[in-house]
Amino acid sequence: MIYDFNSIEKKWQKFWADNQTFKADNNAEKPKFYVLDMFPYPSGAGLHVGHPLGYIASDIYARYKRHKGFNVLHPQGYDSFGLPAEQYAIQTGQHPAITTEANIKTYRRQLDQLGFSFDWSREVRTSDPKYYKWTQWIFIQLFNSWYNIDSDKAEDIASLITIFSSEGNTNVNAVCDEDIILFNAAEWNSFTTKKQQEILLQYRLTYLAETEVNWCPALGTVLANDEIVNGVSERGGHPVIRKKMTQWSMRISAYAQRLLDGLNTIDWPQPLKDSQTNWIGRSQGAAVTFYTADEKKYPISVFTTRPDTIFGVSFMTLAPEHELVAEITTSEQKAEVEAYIEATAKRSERDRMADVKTISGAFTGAYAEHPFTKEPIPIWIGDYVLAGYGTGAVMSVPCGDQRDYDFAKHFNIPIPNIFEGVDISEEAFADKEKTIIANSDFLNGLSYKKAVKTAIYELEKLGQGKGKINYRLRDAVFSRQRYWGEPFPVYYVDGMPQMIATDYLPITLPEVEKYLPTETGEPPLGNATTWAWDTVANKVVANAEIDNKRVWPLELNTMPGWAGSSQYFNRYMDPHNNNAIFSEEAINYWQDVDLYIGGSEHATGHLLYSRFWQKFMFDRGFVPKDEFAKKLINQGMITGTSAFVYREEGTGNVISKNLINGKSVIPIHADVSLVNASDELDVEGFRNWQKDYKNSEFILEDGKYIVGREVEKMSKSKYNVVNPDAICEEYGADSLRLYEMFLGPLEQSKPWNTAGITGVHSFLKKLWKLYHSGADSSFVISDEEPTKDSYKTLHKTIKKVEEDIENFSFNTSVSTFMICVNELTAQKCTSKEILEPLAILVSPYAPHIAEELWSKMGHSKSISTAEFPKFEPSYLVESSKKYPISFNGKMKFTMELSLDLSKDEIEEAVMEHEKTQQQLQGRTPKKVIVVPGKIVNIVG
RNA sequence: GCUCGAGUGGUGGAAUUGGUAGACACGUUGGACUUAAAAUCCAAUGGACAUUAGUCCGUAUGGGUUCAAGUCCCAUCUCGAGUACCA
Repeated sequence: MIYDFNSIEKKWQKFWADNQTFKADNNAEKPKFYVLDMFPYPSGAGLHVGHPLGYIASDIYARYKRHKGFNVLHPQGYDSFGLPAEQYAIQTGQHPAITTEANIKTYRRQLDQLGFSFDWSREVRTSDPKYYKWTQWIFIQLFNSWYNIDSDKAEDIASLITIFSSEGNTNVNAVCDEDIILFNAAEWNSFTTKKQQEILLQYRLTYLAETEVNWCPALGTVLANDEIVNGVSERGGHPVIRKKMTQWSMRISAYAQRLLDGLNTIDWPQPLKDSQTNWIGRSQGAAVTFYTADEKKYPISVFTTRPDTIFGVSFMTLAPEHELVAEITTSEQKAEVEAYIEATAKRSERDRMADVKTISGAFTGAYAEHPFTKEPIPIWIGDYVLAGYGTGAVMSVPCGDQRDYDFAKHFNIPIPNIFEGVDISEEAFADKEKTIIANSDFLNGLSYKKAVKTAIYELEKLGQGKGKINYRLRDAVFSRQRYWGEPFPVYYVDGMPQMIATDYLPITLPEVEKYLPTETGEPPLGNATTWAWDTVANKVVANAEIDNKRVWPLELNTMPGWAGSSQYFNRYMDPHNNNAIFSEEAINYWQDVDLYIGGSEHATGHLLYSRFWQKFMFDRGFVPKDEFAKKLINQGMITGTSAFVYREEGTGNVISKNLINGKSVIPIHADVSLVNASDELDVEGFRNWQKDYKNSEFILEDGKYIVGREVEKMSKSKYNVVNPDAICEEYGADSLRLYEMFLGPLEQSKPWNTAGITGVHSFLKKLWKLYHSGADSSFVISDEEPTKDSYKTLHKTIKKVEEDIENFSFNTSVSTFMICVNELTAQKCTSKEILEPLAILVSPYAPHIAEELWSKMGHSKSISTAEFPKFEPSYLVESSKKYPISFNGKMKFTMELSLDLSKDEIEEAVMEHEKTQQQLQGRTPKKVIVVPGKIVNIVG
C-alpha cells in the first residue's frame, strides 16, 4: 500500500469537520490553554507559502497541548474591514462585502487544506454586524469613562458628574484636555446641558477634538503616521498634506505609564518591547515657564530633560506654528517671520525629511527673561522644533545640545559654556555622566544628578517650574473618512455628539451609491440617503426626515482598522453571545491568551492599541487581566527567491547567466514556476508567458538557460510567489507543514526554495514504510518486545521533541524525527510499543498521516485525544562513552571508556593508548584535563 | 544618526552550563536497479596538500580570556528590522 497523501488528507479533514474534533468547551475540568494567531486580512491574492508559517507553528503547539491534557482554545477569524476591498469597490462598483465574502471563501479553503486544528465554530469577522455591535459597544464604554489619576484607572463618567455637581472641578485630578476652565458646583449646575457636554468631552477617554492630521487629498482620507512612507501615502504614493479636522480621538496617553510598566510583566520579544518603549517615549525632566521681557509678560512654557543646563540658555526657539508667535513678533521682524512661517507650511513632510541638515529660522524680535539671571533671551522660531511634541517650545542650550548648537552657530548666537573643563568649540557636549556644571551660580560644581534636583527645587521656589515626565505617545485619532469600516454609534444634537443606547446596536453600515468622498469633501457615508437617527423610534431613518427635534444626523466617519482587532481575542471566548461581549463565565475561564503568534509589523499598532483597550476593560471590571497575552512570538518572514533572465542591451538577446562576462545586460524577473531546481529556465514557457520575448534569441550554455537568483520579499510583481495549493497537490499538506518548520528557526526570516521539500516528503514515505513492511507493503505492526536500541531511539526522540516544542524550536524536531525513522528502519522495528507512541509524537507536525496510522492501529477516536508519550530516562542510561581525546585543545582521536572510571583511571587509560604516545612523541605532558563524561585534553 | 537583531560548507540550517564544528536535509558526483525515465537504494561531499596512513587551515575581520571559544570580552566590517530633528 502506497502513501496516498491526497486521499488521506481529504479523509481526515472531513473527519475533523464532521466530528467537530477541535471544538473547545467553555467549562471543562481540564486546565485551559489559549493559542491565538493574528487573524488575517482576507486579500484577493489568497495565501502564499509565507502566510501559514505562524499558523503551522501555533497549530503544532495547540495540538501538543491537547496531547498534554489541556482544554485548548485555538480559534481563527478575519480582520475583514479594510482599504483594499474599498479601493476595489471604488474602481469597480462591487460592494466590499461581496469582495470580502469571496476572498474569505478562498482563505477558508486554503486554510482547511493545511489541516489546522481551528475551532471554526468560533469564527469572527470584524465586518459582521453581529461582531461590530461589540466594537461599537466598547466605543460607548470609552465615551462614558474618564481617567482618574488619583485612583490611577478609568472610571465611569457618572462619578465625574457627581464630583462636578457637588464640588466643581478644582480638585479633580484627571487626564484631560489642556484648556480646561475651572468651575465650582454652583457654576456647573447653572451651565446649559450643551456647555456641560462640552466640558465632559474634555475628560472622556474618547473625545472629539480638532486635530492636525495627515490628509491625503487623492485618497480623500486621513492617514496614520505608519501609513505614510517618505512623505507620501503607503498605498498609491499620493502626496500628503497637514490639515486641521474635527475627529474622534482615543486618550491612550492616559495609559502611557501603565503601558510601559506592563511590558515588564509579559513574555514578549525584546525588540518588540523596545519598539513599544521607544514609541511611548518617556522622558523625565522639568517644565519651565519663561516670561516675555515686555510689559505683557506672556508665559512660554517649555519642557527640558536638562534643567541642570538652565544657565546655558542663550535663546529660545518656538515651533513656527506656536500660538504665541503672532503675539510677540515685533513690527520690524513681522515680515521676516511671516515669510518663514509661510515657507515652512509649504514645505511638505517629504522635503523636511529629505533635508534634515538645513538650518532655518527667524528672529521674532521679542525677548524672554531668564528666570534666575533676569537677562533678556532672544526668542526665535525654527522648524526643528515640532509643534506636536512637548509644548512646541524649547529653551535652547547650545553648549549642551547639538541641534541648538548648530542653530546658534548658523545665526551667530552666543554659545556660553557651562561645563567645567570641556571644549565646545567644535560641537556640543551632551554627556550627562561626566558633567560638572560651571558658570551657573548656585549649580556650580554640581554633578548632573544633583544639579537637576537643585535646579528643579529653585524653579519651584520661583513658581516657574516643576519636575515633569513627558511622553512622546500622542492620543490616537480614531476617525477615518472611509466606507468599509465600523460606523460610529453616534448622532449629533446641535453639533454635540450623543451615544445611541446600547440596546439599539448594532448600527449597521448604510448602502451608498459611491464609495468616494462626497463633492463637498464629506466622508463616503455622506453619500448615504438613509443615515439619520430617530430618537423616538430608535432606528436609522432617511436623511429627509431630519427635523433637528426628533431626528438627527448620524456620524459620517467610520472607525480605523485597529478598532475591530483590539478585543477580538476576548470575543473568541464567547463569540455568539448576543447579550454581552462575552459572558462572565467565559472570560473567567479563559482569562487571557497563553500564546500569541504573529508578525512584528504590528508592534506599535495593533499590539499597543490592544493593550490599551485591555487595560481599559480591566479598569472597568470587564476582564480579569490587564494584559491580554502572556507570551508572544513573532514569526519571521518567508522571502521569495526571484529568478532573472538577462537581456543584452543593444542586441536584445537573452543571455544565460554565466555567459554575461561583463556585457551590459538588463535583469528581468522570470516567473519562478518556469525555473527548475537547477536554475534552468523553461525557455519555451518563458516565450509563451512574455510575448515580447516570443522571437528573442536565447544564448544558452551547455544547451541550457541558467537564470540568476536573488532573495526578495514575496510579491506578485516580482513573480516569485509560491502558492501552497500546488504544493499540497503535489506533496500534501503534511509535507508542506513539515517543510515550513524544517526551513529554520520560527523567528528568523528565510528564503523559500521549493526544491528542498522532497527531503521531508521522502521522510514521510519512510515513516509510512515503517508501518507497512508486509508483503505488497501491507500494514504490519507486531506485539514483539522492542530491542533496547529501539527503546533508546524512541525515548531520546520523545525527550528532544518535547523540549523543542516547549522552546518553539520546531525545525530541530523535524530533524529529530528523520533521525528516529532512519534508526528504526535500520533496526527493522515493527513493535507496537514503539510505533504507537511515535505516531503521537509526529501528529502535531503531520496530523493527517498520524491519524491514518493511528486508525490503522485499531483506534476509533482521533489521535488528538491520545496522551503524549512519557519520557523514560532509564532507556537512555549509558555505561560507556566515546571520549574525544584532545591535544592542546585539538581533537585527535576517540576512545571508548566506561563511565564508571574515576578521573585518574581515565587518565591512566588514555596515557597508555598507543596513539597518545604517538602524539606526544616522547614529550611529557604538562597537564592532563579530564572531565568525566565529556572530554580529555592533554596539554604540552 | 540612534535602538535592536544577525553573520557557520555550493544552499537551508545543527551544535545543552565554553568540551568531537558542519547533525538533519537540499544540491552535486559516482554506483545499483531499469530498454529508458521516474521512483527507490548504496557511497562520497568544508578547503588545501598528500590521495595509504596523514598534515595544515577553517564558524565575517583583528585582538584578548581559557587546558579548551561558533559559544565569553574588546574593537572593526557587512547585512537586516524598527525609528526619524522628541528638547
